[in-house]
Amino acid sequence: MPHIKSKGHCLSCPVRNRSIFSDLSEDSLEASIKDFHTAVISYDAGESIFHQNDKSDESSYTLRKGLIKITKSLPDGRVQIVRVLVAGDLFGFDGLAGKEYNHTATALTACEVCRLPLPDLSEVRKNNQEVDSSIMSRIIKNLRQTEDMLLELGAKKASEKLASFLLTLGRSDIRSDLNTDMNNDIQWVKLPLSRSEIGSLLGLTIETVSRFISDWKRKGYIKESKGYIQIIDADGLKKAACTEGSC
Amino acid sequence: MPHIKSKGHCLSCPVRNRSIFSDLSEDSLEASIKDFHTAVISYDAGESIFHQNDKSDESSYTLRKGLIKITKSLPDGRVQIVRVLVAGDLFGFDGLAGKEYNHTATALTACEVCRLPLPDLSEVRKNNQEVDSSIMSRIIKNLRQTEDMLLELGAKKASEKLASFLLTLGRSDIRSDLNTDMNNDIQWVKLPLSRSEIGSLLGLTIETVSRFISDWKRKGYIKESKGYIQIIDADGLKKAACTEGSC
DNA sequence: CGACCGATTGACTATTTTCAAGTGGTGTGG
DNA sequence: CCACACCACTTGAAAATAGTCAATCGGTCG
Repeated sequence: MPHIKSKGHCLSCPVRNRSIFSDLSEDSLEASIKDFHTAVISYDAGESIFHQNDKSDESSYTLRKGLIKITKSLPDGRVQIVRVLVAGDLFGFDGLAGKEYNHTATALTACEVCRLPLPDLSEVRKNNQEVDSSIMSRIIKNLRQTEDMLLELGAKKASEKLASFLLTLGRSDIRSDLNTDMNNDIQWVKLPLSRSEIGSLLGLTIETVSRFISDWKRKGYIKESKGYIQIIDADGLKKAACTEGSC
Repeated sequence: MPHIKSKGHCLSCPVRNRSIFSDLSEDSLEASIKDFHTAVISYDAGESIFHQNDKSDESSYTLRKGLIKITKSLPDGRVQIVRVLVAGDLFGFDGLAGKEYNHTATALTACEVCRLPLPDLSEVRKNNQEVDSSIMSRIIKNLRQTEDMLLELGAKKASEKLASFLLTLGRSDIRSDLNTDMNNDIQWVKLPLSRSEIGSLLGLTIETVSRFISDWKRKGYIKESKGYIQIIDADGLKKAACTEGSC
């Protein structure tokens, strides 16, 4: 069960330098936060922070630790993963444009989030140019990334989707977000999703995902061990899977 | 070729009550706009306002008249339609979160847009709570709608995608946006997209789109005439195309 | 050890795309 | 006014792609 650990302490926050407040000096932060009604809440893997179509609780959230998947689903149970959140990401701001949440947020791993009431968010947005533009910029980046996924889902074949997903994982700027634990070996990237979840992200079945990955392992393009993956031959992967530079 | 018609006159703007300034009184609007550097620009059908990967011109745009499609494409030419804009919609705010446009905007019909420099937009956002929250709300609605499309593209079968597209067109709140011309017959909705564009929106080929539509015409679920479409039997359409209430 | 769960693999089926030919409407030039 | 080209759309047949169903593997945990 989720439980509230404490009121948040922004100055000592583990994601202070990746949050929407990263641009604030210690002084401005201290001044801004004194009226915040923050709460740090823990979730176990598999637990949901909120659900699609639930009434918004008028809070925004910042992910402090762990990974969260944002999903949408059809009445018959089919699920689409919309995006995966990493430490520092802002979410739950849906309430700024509608009464109900548009999607579900579920912990992929044990998580800690910091809840900030929307009125507090609006207040700090009014008072701090930097925070305001940081929030705006994050929301627009979410939009850009979602548009990119639209192209992935609508225009690409299964192998192309899967290859570009793996190649994205391999990008160094992503890796550090995923390998949150002891493992810092630069070659191996933690796979944040199960086969079935990868399918749900890319609009494929678990079998299709499994087949291509197995095939590419046999061909020596990638390696996998204990939930970690390594891209051995990015060019081979691209050539095999990506028509005309689609990845 | 696009050409600049005039400086915009917000007070007499045809989309005044649907724009980001709709909540402002005439007085506040007059006060706000006096320093705006607006320009009304016309485009013929098929012309583009800006292109994916182009450097942003640091402007936002409001669509005054006509329809615009927002698209993304792959290097090999495959195209995905991201959304269709109607009068009053704000676009081009990409520049708030990156140097390059993330997508292409192309006129589907003859269009008029009003260009507003981003610095002006930021200024009015700072000074007007209402405009600020209107902009924020629009951007988040764009995000919600794009997430919805992700579910459409990733989780649904061809017939389900197409049926929910047609049923959406049939919704009364959409119709008025499309039937901008003389035709006000409530039954018939103007189809804003060609078969090939519908395919590009839903991640299908033109043939697949054509086949299902022909089939549903034969079965009497829909009618079509001169670019207008009518949904005769929404229930039949749902039953035929939509597994377990997927539409 | 046995139950369970995620992943793999094979065989088969369904869906969608591809390729190709044809239709029908519209507009242009002779 | 007709012949023609052009374009969007339709239709059919074949091929490719991805999904379904089912059996099995391999690791983990009680």
